[in-house]
Formats: sequence, structure tokens, C-alpha cells
Amino acid sequence: MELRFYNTLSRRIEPFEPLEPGRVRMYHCGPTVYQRPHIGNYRAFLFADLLRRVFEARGYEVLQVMNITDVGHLVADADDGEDKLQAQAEKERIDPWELVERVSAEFFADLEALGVRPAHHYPRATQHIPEMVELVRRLLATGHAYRVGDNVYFDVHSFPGYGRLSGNRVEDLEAGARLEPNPEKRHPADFALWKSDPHHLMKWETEFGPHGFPGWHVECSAMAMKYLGESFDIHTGGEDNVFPHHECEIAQSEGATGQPFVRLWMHTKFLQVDGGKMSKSLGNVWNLDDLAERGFSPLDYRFFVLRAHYRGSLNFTWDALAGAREARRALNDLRGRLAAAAAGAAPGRAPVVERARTDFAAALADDLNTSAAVAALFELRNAFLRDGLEPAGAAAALDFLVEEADAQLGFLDPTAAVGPSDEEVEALLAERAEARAARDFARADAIRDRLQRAGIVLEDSPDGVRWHRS
RNA sequence: GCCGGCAUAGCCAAGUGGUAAGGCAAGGGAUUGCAAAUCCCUCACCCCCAGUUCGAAUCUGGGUGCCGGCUCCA
Repeated sequence: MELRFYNTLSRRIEPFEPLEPGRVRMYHCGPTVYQRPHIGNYRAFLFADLLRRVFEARGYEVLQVMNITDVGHLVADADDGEDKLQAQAEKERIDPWELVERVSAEFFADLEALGVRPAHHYPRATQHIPEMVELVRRLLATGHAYRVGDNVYFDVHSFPGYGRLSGNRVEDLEAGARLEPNPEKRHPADFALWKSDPHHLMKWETEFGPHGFPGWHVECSAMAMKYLGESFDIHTGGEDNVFPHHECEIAQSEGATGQPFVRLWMHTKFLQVDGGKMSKSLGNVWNLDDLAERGFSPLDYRFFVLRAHYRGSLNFTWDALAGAREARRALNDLRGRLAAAAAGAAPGRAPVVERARTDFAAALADDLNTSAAVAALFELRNAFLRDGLEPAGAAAALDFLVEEADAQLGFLDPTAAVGPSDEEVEALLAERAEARAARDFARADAIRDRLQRAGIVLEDSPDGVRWHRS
């Protein structure tokens, strides 16, 4: 099944072809670690993980890089030296480096809880100052950059492709600029590659001056090229990154190397909350702890995100999250039921399983239509619950659910490491049956509760008790 | 002001020319010692207006609303 993805650059869905057969190299814009990422941030990171898993499921060797921005970008692209990281550090009266460590740890803990497979590299901006300086030097050499005192700017007029990704025109940018014009720049749309400010806490002495720090686009270009090469396959980020960030990255990278930077640009739509934008003033900027307080696991959130298409709007409400939790529970339950029905049989052929497999793969191949992919899982669940499956068919369904569906979507709960053996369960069930026959319901219910806590789901039916592991 | 996207049931969300996937919630019924789970049944003409077409949720034009970019932001 051929993979097809929407490319922001071409504004169309195109077949995917890696630069090197069988190998995918991709870069994801990661967090700025000045405060714990919220659920909106994780929509983009979960998307990156989905992409990686989809490639791996198809046998690609994936090289994945996500940057950690640990140096402040300017609050405004002006001359005042304050940045978010520094501002937050000052607010908390701690060292910026300490803030970076704390938030990074929170970020990685969140990723793990969300079931995100670790990227191969998480480069930090501050550890790549030499690479950034080198990039700036190359841009000066190729005539794409100019120096004013200790500052260096990129000259957008020197790069004819500037605006191609975002659809902006340099002339319109000038007209719409709300910033105070920076008299140092030749054109208002020119952007800083290297800035200098003696008051900055995070600063480096370089050939451009004693108190410099990188402009806010160079890090991604420098680090992406270091780990992935001057040309690579995919670059992702939130829709807000399209302009100016990614537009500037293209200009910088291609201006320096003369090579195409990235083939495929993919962007996720912002998460909305209660039908509008998430904002601190509305008090709806939630993080994973806020979800946990209301009884939702990180995987519930992961599944909530995966039920929608990454390019479509997704509206977060507590009701919607509850719906996702319930749906996820049903699929976890399906795994247990299939395991019980398979009874150790070897996987065989079953039409409903084949159909689910085909529909699921086709949905993901079609620009990652996870919504339709999940629907295929429920079709399988409904068919199984309604008509049942022979052990071989159930085994095939289980194999598909775990090894294909969950391998790519990653929403199933980890299976219990230990639990009662089948014999123990059967013994307890026999004991419960005796108690029920004697109308000792207190004792019967106690056994039921005990089994439930051990992850055993009982089903009383007219034909007797059936059970499966959750 | 300039660019771009979206608008589907109570909630979340697929579908982009041939007559509305899936999930949650809800209601009715079956089953049950109670409960849970499960089974059967019910539940949308797709924001508004005007067009194109044999036929539109799907195309065009105009509204309205929300979101993004032009300014740190996934």
C-alpha cells in the first residue's frame, strides 16, 4: 500500500518517496523548555510518533530527530533582549539552566507516559552553538546574510524562494508588519541569524562579538543538517511554525548549501478547547496532570488525538475525552476477549480480519487517516461480538490488533505482567458458582470483585459464566 | 488591513459529485440475585443564501462563525 501525504509545500497529497530507498530521515520541531508542555503541544509530538510508527510498521529504517530549544528566542524580533526562557527563569528566581533541566525532565516523562517512542536524537540548541555559527558564516560567505555591528541578518531578497512555503509575499509582509521597523535591517522581513546583547543571561562569545546568541530559526537548520544531512525527507511542526519559522529555515538552509533542504513538510492543526483557542486567561491550558486529576490516563489522551485527522481541527472537551476513554476501554476489552477466544490457537484466515487489516492499512496510507483506521477496528469488534470467531480467526484478529493496529497507534494498555493463572481463575469461578447456588451473594460478589481487581472480566450469561483478561 | 484553513447528530469525528463511516452519550427491549459486560432496535438530509449539475455534505459565488499566519507559541 503506497503511502501518500499532504505536503504543505505543494499544497497537495503526494506519494511518498524517500531520498534513500527503505530509509526515512525526519526532523520535528520540539518544545521550548520554559514551561511544561500542555496537551496542545503534545498533539504535534504524538503526530510525529505516529509517522515514525507507520514507517516502521512498513519496514522503513527511520532516523528521527527532535530538537529541544533551551535558549531563549526573543520575545519580539526587536532589540530588547528579553526572551521567554529568561523571563520565566527570572519570574521563578532561578537560573535559566536550572529551568531548562526541570522542564526537559517533565517533557521526557510526559512522552514516556504517552507511549511515544524515543527519537534517535534530541539535540539541544545550546550544545550546537559552533554549528550555528558555522551556518551563519556560510550565509555571510554566500551573500545571503549581512552584518550590522555584532548582529547578523538574513537578506530575504537574496533568496527568491522566500514565501513559497507559507504563500506570503515579501511585499505583503512589509505592508502588514506590526513591528516597529528595525533600522538595522535592509528590509522589515529580514530576520536575525545572530543577535548580541550584553544583558542576556545565555550568551556566547564568538567571532560576531562577545555577547551573542542565536536568532530563533538557525538552531533547527543547523541541528537538522548535522544529524540528517543537508537534504532529508520530512520536517514537521505545528501549523504556527509554517511562517515564519519554517519559511526561514528553508531560506537559511538552502541559501547556505544550495541543496533542497526538505522534501515533505507536514503540519498539525492546533488543538482547540471548548470550541476556541486555548489560553491562559481562559484557564484551559491543560497538562497531563490536569487530565490525571480528572481520572484520564495519558493513553486516553493519545487515543483522543488519534481519533481525529492530524490536519483537521480537533476540539478538546472533557466530554469528548470521556468518549475517547470509553472507546479505548472497549478496544482493550476486545484484546482480552480475542485472547480468550483464540485459546492459544495459531492464527488462520478469517474474512472479517482480512477486511479490517486492509481497511486499516488503507486508511493510514491515505495521509494518516487515523479516524477511519480506528473505525476499522470497531468494525472488527462489532463483527466479532456479533458473530464470534473460530480460535484461528480470533488469533488472527488478536495478532492484527496488537501487532499492526497497536504497533502503529499505540493506545492499548500494557498487559498485566502477572495475574492469576487460568486454573486459579477457574477455581475461583467454581467457588463463586457454589456461593451463588447457595444464594450467598455477599461471598459471590466478593470473589467477583477480587477477580475484577486482578484484571479478569466476568460475563454472566444464560449459558454460564464466561471470562477474559482485560 | 493582507494571506490561509475549517464549519457534518447532545458530544467527538470520517466522508470531497451519486444519495451520510466509527465512537461516546441517550432511549426501548433481551439477559441478570444485583451489577457489569454483551446482544437486538432507535437516533443527522451535512452553518445560512444563491448558483452549476440528471444528481452536491462534497463544485462556484456571497454571508455568518471559529481557527492559524503577518508577533513568542505545537
